Amino acid sequence: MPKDKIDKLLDDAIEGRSLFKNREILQSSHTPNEILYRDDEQKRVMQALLPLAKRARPSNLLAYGKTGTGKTLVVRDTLKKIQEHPKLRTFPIRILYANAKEESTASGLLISFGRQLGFGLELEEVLPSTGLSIGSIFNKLIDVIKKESLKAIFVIDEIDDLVKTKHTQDTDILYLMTRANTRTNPGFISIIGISNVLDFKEKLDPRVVSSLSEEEIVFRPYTVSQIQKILSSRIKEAFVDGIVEEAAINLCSAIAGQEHGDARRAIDLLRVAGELAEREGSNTVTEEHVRNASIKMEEDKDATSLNSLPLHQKILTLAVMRSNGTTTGEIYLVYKSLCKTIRQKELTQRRATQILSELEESTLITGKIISQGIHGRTKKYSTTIPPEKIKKAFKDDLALQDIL
DNA sequence: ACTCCACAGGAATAACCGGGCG
DNA sequence: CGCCCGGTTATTCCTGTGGAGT
Repeated sequence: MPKDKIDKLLDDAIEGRSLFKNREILQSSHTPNEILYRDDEQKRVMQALLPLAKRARPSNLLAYGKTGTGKTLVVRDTLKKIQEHPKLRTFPIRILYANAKEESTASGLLISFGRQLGFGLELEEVLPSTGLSIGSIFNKLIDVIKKESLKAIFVIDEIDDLVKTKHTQDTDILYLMTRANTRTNPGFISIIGISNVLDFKEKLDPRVVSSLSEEEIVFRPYTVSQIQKILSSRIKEAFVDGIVEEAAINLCSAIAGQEHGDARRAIDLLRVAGELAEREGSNTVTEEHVRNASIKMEEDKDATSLNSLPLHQKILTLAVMRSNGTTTGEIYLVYKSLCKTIRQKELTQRRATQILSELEESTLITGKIISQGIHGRTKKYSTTIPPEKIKKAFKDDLALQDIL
């Protein structure tokens, strides 16, 4: 970076000059004043919840749609509107929100709900103090709802996460929740599930499906031109006027539209591009900044996911890298020898193949099944990331030192 | 048409891990 | 502390399979 640029950076920082007017606007947690292009969805969510206006229990609701289509935003916003409506003040509705992916386990989810219920509630002893089985936590929840005659809306974000791991009948909290209403009178619960995965219903217990999706709303992806408009409206608030070039906006929308209409990705991209531009002392955000931002985000993502891998998945990625494009058997051999030099106990081949397909699912490596006739049927794997990037990501892992 | 390789990947089960208790 | 629970990882055992070679 040339010296004058550095000086400029300092000057700008001192004088508080910045490309950004309000950075927060581009944070994914930010709720815009006006939600664009989701009128239909908002209307339908509102309609589904309308029984609340009559003080009755609304149907359970399932909101589908890919990431960045505004599901969470619309649901939360609609609930807030209902809750804050002056005429409904006397009809207290409890809204409990949790994200299944963040809570990561079923009991974590329930405990989170429990805490939210306990909050502002007088009966302290019924609070989250239970570290007991899922069933008993759940029973406590139901007890409180019944006793206090609560009208509770459970919002479960990324609900598809709950279906991934297998459950027995009494640990499947969706099963429990969907049939709990017989036990909550005069209170009630209804569930709003939010899912990114469109076919997640198929993995669900059929008894749960019918009651969980009494109402269903699909969120369509945004079109490229809608994303452009959304970006423009955020830019107006977030950036100093006229700083973001038209071409940059277009590229952001195009990239986000390529996968599916993911508004969040577009906004993230814009923010990173803005930071990049600011850092290099440019006074506009250009197409080039967006392109670099896209590359940077992609690389960061790979690096962090490589870094956070457990030891044996790392060794296996190295094994795949070393024996690029070969069969499971050979990869396993390489893996075993790597383990030996590192003095780590090697895992079974069964486990290794399982890890390989996990790595494949996270797109760090790719594999395809091939049949070699008399030489059997196997899978060939190769890495999707250049070797030096992998090495770079692993280089400060002490356990891996001896195998570079 | 039949065989048989080199695995894929399902099912059951064991071993281990960590938070929240008493 | 030791224990229970629910999860998560690994192991063990297994059945299934596309196609080159015969």
